[in-house]
Amino acid sequence: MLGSPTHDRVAERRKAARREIIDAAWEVAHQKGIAAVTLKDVADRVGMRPPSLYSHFASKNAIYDAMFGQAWQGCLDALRAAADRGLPDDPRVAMTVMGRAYFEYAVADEARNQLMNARISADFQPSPEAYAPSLAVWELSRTHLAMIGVTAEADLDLYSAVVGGLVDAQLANDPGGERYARQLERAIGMLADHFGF
Amino acid sequence: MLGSPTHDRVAERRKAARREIIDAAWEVAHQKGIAAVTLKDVADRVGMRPPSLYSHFASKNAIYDAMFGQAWQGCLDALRAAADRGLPDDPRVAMTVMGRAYFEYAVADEARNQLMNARISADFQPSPEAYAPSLAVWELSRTHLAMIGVTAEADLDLYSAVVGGLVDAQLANDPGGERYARQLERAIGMLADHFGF
DNA sequence: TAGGTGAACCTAACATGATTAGGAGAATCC
DNA sequence: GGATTCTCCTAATCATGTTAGGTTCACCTA
Repeated sequence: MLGSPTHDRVAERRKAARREIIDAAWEVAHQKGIAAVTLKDVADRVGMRPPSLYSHFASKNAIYDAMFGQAWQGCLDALRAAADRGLPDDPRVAMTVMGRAYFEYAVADEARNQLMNARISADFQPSPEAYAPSLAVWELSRTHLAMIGVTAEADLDLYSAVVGGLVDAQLANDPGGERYARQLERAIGMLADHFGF
Repeated sequence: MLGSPTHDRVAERRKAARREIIDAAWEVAHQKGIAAVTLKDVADRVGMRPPSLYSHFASKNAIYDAMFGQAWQGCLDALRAAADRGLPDDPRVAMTVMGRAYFEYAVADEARNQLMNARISADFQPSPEAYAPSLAVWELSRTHLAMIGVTAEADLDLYSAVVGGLVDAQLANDPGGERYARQLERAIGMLADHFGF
């Protein structure tokens, strides 16, 4: 039975329903902010009643969890795409490319960024599965920095905190603007000097 | 009548009640997290029923608002205290003192920090009055940086974003630890180099 | 000092939002 | 074709913020 054509069809329908719910939740998040998403909003958009969502997700936080995983997976994809486009030989430029890829992904969608930092509700904690791509982003950053000779854990800490701080500042103080994009370039230049290349 | 001894007594009682409520809210925030504070929790602690809190605050967000103002006022006081202790002549050291004062205040209390960044609920927006000390902190930073020759707005942006990023990283990745305190020193050293002293 | 006034608290009720219980109808399996 | 399962439904529950309306008591005023 499992693996049968019918089972496949059922599984596909389930998957499609989950995806539809998640997409609806993103829409609401973009319109009203991630923390203001309500099961009624989501249910309305997919043509269901709120309790029916529980046929597809164990709870509201389970929906957040799926979104969280998607958000970080997208970030991972963006970083990989940037790297695949070819990291320049000059370590300064390579660091700029990486930093900018993260910054731009994070800054492009405030709701998504709040979700990625789990700034949603008091009780939301991402599951290990959803958390995996987030760890992968960290690992990828570690790898890329190592490729240009930065291997100390403390250096990765510093780099991440600086880039993260600029993302937050951009979203908090100049949402939709460009004010901190220039500061990002400067910051990465500083880090490059500090790391000695 | 207004300004009479009786009126004073009444006003004092009102003020005391407000303070008691705010203190209770801080207790709850420290125990359960700022976003999990409930009017019932607060009311229980001050020996009231939840609706009675509305005799002293217009809404739950009004309580948050008062807490927000307190938190930033405390930050302002901490920065002033650090400056009054005497900012060193060496601009590098002066910048370190300022940065460390902010970092330590912010990192000392996670609930308070979340509040200061208004990462509470979807609809909380601080009132102008509560926001004033936050602006004063920004102004004070501007003044201090100017005293050591850093006057460009972009430089203040960069400095604030970096320090803020380290605070967030500390609270997110090593709450209660020391991991990012060292990175703060390094970061300020980098900024000093970059600013050219 | 008795009556009026307002402040501060109460209980009851309401609105919203997450969640659970339990059932109906259709798709799927044997 | 009948049993089973899946998916959705309605109804109800619980938590929380908030409003309505009443009671008590301190305090002012005549």
